[in-house]
Parts: sequence; structure tokens; C-alpha cells
Amino acid sequence: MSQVLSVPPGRRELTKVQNRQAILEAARSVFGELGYDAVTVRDIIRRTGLAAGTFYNYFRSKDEVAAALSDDGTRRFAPILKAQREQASDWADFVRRALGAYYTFLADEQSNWLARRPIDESHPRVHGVTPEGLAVFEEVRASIVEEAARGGAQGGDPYMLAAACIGIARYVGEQMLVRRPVDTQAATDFAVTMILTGVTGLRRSTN
Amino acid sequence: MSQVLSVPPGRRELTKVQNRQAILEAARSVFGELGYDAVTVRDIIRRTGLAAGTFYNYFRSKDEVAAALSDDGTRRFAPILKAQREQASDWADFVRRALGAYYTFLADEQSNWLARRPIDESHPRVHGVTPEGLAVFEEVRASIVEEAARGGAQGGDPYMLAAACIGIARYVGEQMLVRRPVDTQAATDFAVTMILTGVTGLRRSTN
Amino acid sequence: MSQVLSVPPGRRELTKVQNRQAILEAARSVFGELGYDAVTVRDIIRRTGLAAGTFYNYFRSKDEVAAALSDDGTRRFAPILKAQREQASDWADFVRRALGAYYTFLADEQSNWLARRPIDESHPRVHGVTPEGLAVFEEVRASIVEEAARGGAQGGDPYMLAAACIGIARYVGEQMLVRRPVDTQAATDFAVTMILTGVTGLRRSTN
Amino acid sequence: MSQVLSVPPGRRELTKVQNRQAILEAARSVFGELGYDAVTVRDIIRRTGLAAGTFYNYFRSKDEVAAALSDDGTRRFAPILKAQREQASDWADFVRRALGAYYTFLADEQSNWLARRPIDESHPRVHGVTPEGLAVFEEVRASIVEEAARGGAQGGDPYMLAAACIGIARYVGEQMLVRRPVDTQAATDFAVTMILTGVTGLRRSTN
DNA sequence: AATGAATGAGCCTTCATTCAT
DNA sequence: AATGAATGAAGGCTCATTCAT
Repeated sequence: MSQVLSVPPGRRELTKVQNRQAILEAARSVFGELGYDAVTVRDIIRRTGLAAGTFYNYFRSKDEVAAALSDDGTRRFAPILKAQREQASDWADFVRRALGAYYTFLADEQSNWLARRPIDESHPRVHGVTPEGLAVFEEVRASIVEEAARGGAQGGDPYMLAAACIGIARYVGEQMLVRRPVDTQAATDFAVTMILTGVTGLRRSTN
Repeated sequence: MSQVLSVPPGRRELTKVQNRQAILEAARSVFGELGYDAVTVRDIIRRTGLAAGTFYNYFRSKDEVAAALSDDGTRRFAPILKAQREQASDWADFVRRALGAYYTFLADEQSNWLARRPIDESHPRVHGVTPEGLAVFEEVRASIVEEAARGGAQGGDPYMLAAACIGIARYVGEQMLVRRPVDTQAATDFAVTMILTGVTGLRRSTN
Repeated sequence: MSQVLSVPPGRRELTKVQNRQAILEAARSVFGELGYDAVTVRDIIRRTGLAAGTFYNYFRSKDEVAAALSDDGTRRFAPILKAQREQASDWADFVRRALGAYYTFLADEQSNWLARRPIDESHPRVHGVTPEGLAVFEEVRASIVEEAARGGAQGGDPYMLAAACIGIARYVGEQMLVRRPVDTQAATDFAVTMILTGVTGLRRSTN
Repeated sequence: MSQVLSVPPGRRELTKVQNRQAILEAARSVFGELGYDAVTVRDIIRRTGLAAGTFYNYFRSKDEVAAALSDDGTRRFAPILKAQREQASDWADFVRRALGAYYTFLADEQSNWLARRPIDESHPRVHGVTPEGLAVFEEVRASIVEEAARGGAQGGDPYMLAAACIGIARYVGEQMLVRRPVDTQAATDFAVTMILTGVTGLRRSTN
């Protein structure tokens, strides 16, 4: 009996973890392909090869998988963002680092996040809005709000400022993902310039 | 002249128009609350008090209602935008006018468009993305892309530029709608400043 | 006011009759095309150009139209059959006359009655079984049963005999309608020979 | 040998087979009662006591059940017919054997096949046309057409001949099923006599 | 735990029928 | 009477969830 404790995760535990991972992985891809709303629990388990009922041994609903994926995204991204934040010398530097981290993350995940087309699709349906993508985006947003509130930018209403920044961040990110090859450096430069100096800055840097 | 109105609609015609409106109105609100994908035809009719079958006397599907709403948004907004565009003296002026028109429209519609919560909701589900909202937003987007492509801004890649502008436009718009009172003038000023001069400009104008 | 009485069926009455006829005609064709079960009341009225509600001023249901059509078939066919029956000199003559009349009727109506394919279609669905067709068929059946019962054929069980005769009548009739040109004479000859002398007779007459 | 049965079906497998059977059985009876077209999937499952969704675990549509029933009928009847056919010495013998087999089959199935009323029902709706019945009937029809075409009967147009034969076969079969007790021998004798010698033959054999 | 069939709520849609005009 | 919109009962089907094995 006591062995049970000393022994590393037994076979049972192992498959348990593996199954959980399999489900998350399946969910990730299927969310990316069909969009959160369109996905059914069946879509997810079908892709794992597991039985229907098994799903409920791991998650109570589609929402719960989505939450897990969000957490996953956050867990992976948060430390990166935190590190960059701590190294940042000032507001401008922080923005550059945050966006750089964000775009790098996006590029790595691009198979899910908005892999296909810009948001302006003819009829509704926001593609590629993965739970993870949203979660990571939210991390960035929060950090910007905080930094702005802390007065870093000295530019009036911090919420408005943050709104503008994340607006740029998000849409420029989309543009980036649509292009081939995906150029995170260019995207970061562009977004940062826009944030710091607006069109004026672009003009200057383009000349 | 009198002929035109000589035949009043008649009770029948009247209720028909009213019902159509009721359905559109219900769809509008329910789309705003649940998001396009999550909405069912039943959600829509339930909110009208009409019978299930009645829906199909007016629209053939959820998509068709959405399309009608989009058209509605476009029909109302397009001429306004067009007028502003024609009066614009240069790129900066155009941006100011376009955003001004957009925010005014948004404010008028605020009961539907994102009236409730910011986009940053914890878990998936993009709220407030009404077909109308998307349609109007798309109008703005298209006009900015066009003007940018025409070289107005002289700032590198027009698509990237447009992306940044609409990112700002959209998220600042959201902020605006969340505040009380809704201040379209302030939002326009802020967005325009960000677009033209970025944070630098803000700092200056704030001082 | 008094004029109303002296005048022959006024406009009102006229359209009433015409509408009824229009509905019956529409039903006839649509039954022939889709088969009784598949037909909806809407199918019928749609083909008349009348309004949905109007149908119910004339018939209470699809069944009632079908009944009316049956009656119609009977009303047109019964006298013909009766006449032939009265002129018949003996059983054989009666059979010949009855089938002759039946096939002639069938040929005239062929646009509805089984215009398309034999009954042996792959999967269920008996085509072309018009209410009228069934009614007329039933007339023939009844007359044969009666005559057989009356001892005309002197051949054992009259119901069995009638069954055999109508089996021949019906399927040979189907064959007839499938062929081009439709040859009522040949069909009658064939059926009568089969009934009277079976294959033996055919062999003889073919030689 | 023992291996084959060494693994008993298990409760699960068993109920699965039973449910499938239950559905088929329900479909059989309901088709017989209402006629193929009129039957709804819900009619079928209602009669099984199973839940609505369960139907779709076994069949994808009404058509698929019907096909299964047809196959069933064919699978059971085809070998019997084939055997009789091979043993037949000549056309007359073949006809006798084929009808004998057909009527025997019919009698065994009588609970479904036209158990209730003759075809002459007042208003439309051909009763008792079970998918199985049609399938088996079709077997007989095909065999007769083939044999006739092969020249067995030497009697003019083989399709007309076949039509007459199957007409007799079918309607005499119906008569047989309506009577108590069901007498397959008598039905076979009668039908064969009609086919071979017509009424003439009946008269002779009756005297 | 894993399995996978059963369940039943609920969605979309059609259609017979009613009824105010 | 004619009209045609409104109604609501079904029907086909999907899917989340449960549960016996």
C-alpha cells in the first residue's frame, strides 16, 4: 500500500493525463477550425478516438474545456510577459516587449488563432477565436491597462489609451497572421511606431 | 402627391410591417446578447411573442435576418459616411470625419451594440457583435483602406495602416460606449490623435 | 333584389363553380405527379392561384378532394360500364366489354394514372395511384364480382375468380399504359384471352 | 467450433440486437397499417417504447429501415424461389412451384402483409404494401418475366404475359389471406389453373 | 476509468387550419 | 366568398449527458 505513494504516476495515472491532453489537443484544433460556438462535444471526442462518455470523466462541458485551454494559454504566456515587463526600462520599451512577446506567441499558435481570414468576413462568424487566443490577448490587455494606469504613458485616460493600444495590437496581429511569411518583427515595429507616434511616425520612418 | 398616400396601408399591411420590425428588433437584441452563432431562430421568435411558424413568413433563416440587419445598418450609415468623405479636405480630415460619423452612429445604437460589457470577458464568446455593427464597422474599414491605399497617409503598407486605424476605432468606440455619459466628441478626438500622432500627441495635448 | 332570383347563376355562383373545378383539376394533376400521400393542401392551392384559405371554402381536407375526385371518376365511368353490362350477351362478352371500357377510360386519363412507370419500382411508392383511378378500378372490380357471383362464369369461388380477373385487368392495364402507342384494343384482347383460356388460349391465338 | 460461440454476446450486444429487431418489427407492422408514405419515423419508434433519438442509432432514415426490411424479405425468399425454379421441369411446373412458394411465404407473414383489408378500400391509400411484401413480390415477378422471356410459355409478348401472371398471383394471394383458414394449396391450384387455362379450365375442374 | 447505447430536450422547418380583414 | 398572415402541432434530426456494463 505504502508503495502506491512512493511510486511515480502508475499506468492508470499516465493514461489519465494522456487522455486529458488528447482531449485538450483535439479541442484546440477543432475550436480553431470551426469556431467555439459551432463546436460540439462530439466533435471533440470524435477526434480523440475515445468514447463519448469518457469526455465527462475529464470535463463537465465544452465550456470547461475552453476554460482549461484558456488557463493553458495564460499559464504559458503569463511568465513570458511578466519577464519582459520586468526587464522593460520605460513605457515605450514595455510596449515593444509586450507586443513582441504577443506576436511571437501568436505566430507559434497560428494554426489555431485566426489562421484563415481577417475579421471582416462577409457575414458574421468570427473565425479562429480560440479560447487560448482570447486568454493571451487578455493578458496583454491587462498589462497594458496596468502600465498605462501606473502613468507610464502620461497620456490622459489610461483605459482609453489601453483601448487604443490593444486595438492596434489585435488588428495588426491579424494582418501579420494573414501575410506570408509571418513577420513578427515587422509587425512589432509597426504596431509600436503607431502606438508611440501615430501616422506621423510612420511617415518619418518610411521616408 | 395625394395619390401616393391615398391608400392607407390597412390594418393587415400594418401588422405585417410591425411584425417584421418586431422580429428584426428581437434579432438585434438577441444577437447582441448571445452572439450570432449561439442564437437560435427560436430565441428570436420567443422574444417577439409570435408563434414559431410566423418567423418563416418573414425570413427563411437566421442568416436572412442577419443579412437584413446588415443591410439596414449599411443603408443607414453608408450615405452619412459618403457625405463626410466627400467633404474631407485631406487624410487627417477624412479620418476625423469618418470616426466622428461612426461614433455618432454607435452612440445612437448603443442599446444594441456592445451595450453591455467590454470585449474582455473571461471566457470565450464575443459579445455585442451584431450583424449591423459588423456591417457598419466594415463600411468604415473599407473606406479607410481605400483612402490609405490612395496614399493619403503616406505611411507604408496601407493594409497595416488600416488595420491599426480600425483597431483604434473599434476599441476606443467600445470604451466610449461603456462610459457615462457617452461622449462621442471626446472619443473622436482621442482616436484621431492616436492615429495621427500616437502617444506622443496625447502627451502634448494633455499637458 | 328580385332580379337576383331570376338571373341565372350570378358572377358569384359562377366563380364558385369555377373555383371548385380549378381546385379539383389542380388536385388531379398533383396527385398524379406526387402520389396521394406526398401531396399537401398547399401543393394543390398553389397550383390554382387561389389563396390558402379559399381551399377550405370548398373542401374540408385533402381527403375530401380525393373523395370528390373519386366520385367524379365514378360518375363518369359508371354509366359507361352500366351500358356495356346491359348489352352484354354472356359472361365472356361482359368481360370483354368491361375491360374495353376500362382500358379506354384509362387511356384517356393516362396523363394522371400511372403515366410514368410500372409498379415494380425499386423502393416503395406506388406512383400514379390517383383517387379517380382507384375509384374506376373499383367499379370494374365490383361489377366483375357481381357477375361472377351471379354465376356467369360457372367457375368455382366467385371472389377468387374476380380476384384473378382484376389482377389481370390491372397489371395488363399498366403494361398498356407503359407502351407507345397505347393500344387499348390489344390490351383488351390479351386480357380477355387470358381470362377465358389462360396461356393455352394465347398459344393458340399466337400460332 | 467451440471458439465460434465461446464469447457469448454479452448483455450489451444482446439488447442492441433486440432493439434493432424491435425497430424492424415496429416498422413492419406500422408500414402494413398506414402504408409506407404515411409512416413517420416517430410512428415507428413510438411503437417500440424506445426514445426518439435511439432510432438514429440504428437507421439513418425511414428509407433505410424499409431497405432493411426489403433485404430481409429477399434474403429469406430468394433461395426458396431459386430452389423451386431449378427443380421445375417445364413452364407450367415452374409457375406452380413459384406460386406455391410465394403463397407459403405470404401465409407465414400474413400478420403483416395485408392482414387487414383487401385493396379495394374506399378512398386512396394502398394498405398492406410492406417493403418486404414488395420485395418478395418483385422476386416472383422477375422470375416470371425471365421465364416467360425465355419462351417458356410460347405465348406472345412475355411482358404482357408476365403482367397477367403477377396480376393473378397478387390478387389471388390477397384473397387467400383474407380467408380463414388460409389455404395456400387451394390458392396455388386456383392461380395456376387460371394462368394455364383461364376460366375454361376452372369450369372443367369444377365440374 | 472506459465504453457506447439510451435518453430526451430542443432545434429547424413544414403544413393544415383558422380568422380578422 | 376571398385573402393571406398567424398559429401551433408535428416531424426529422442532433446532441449533451447519463448509466449499465
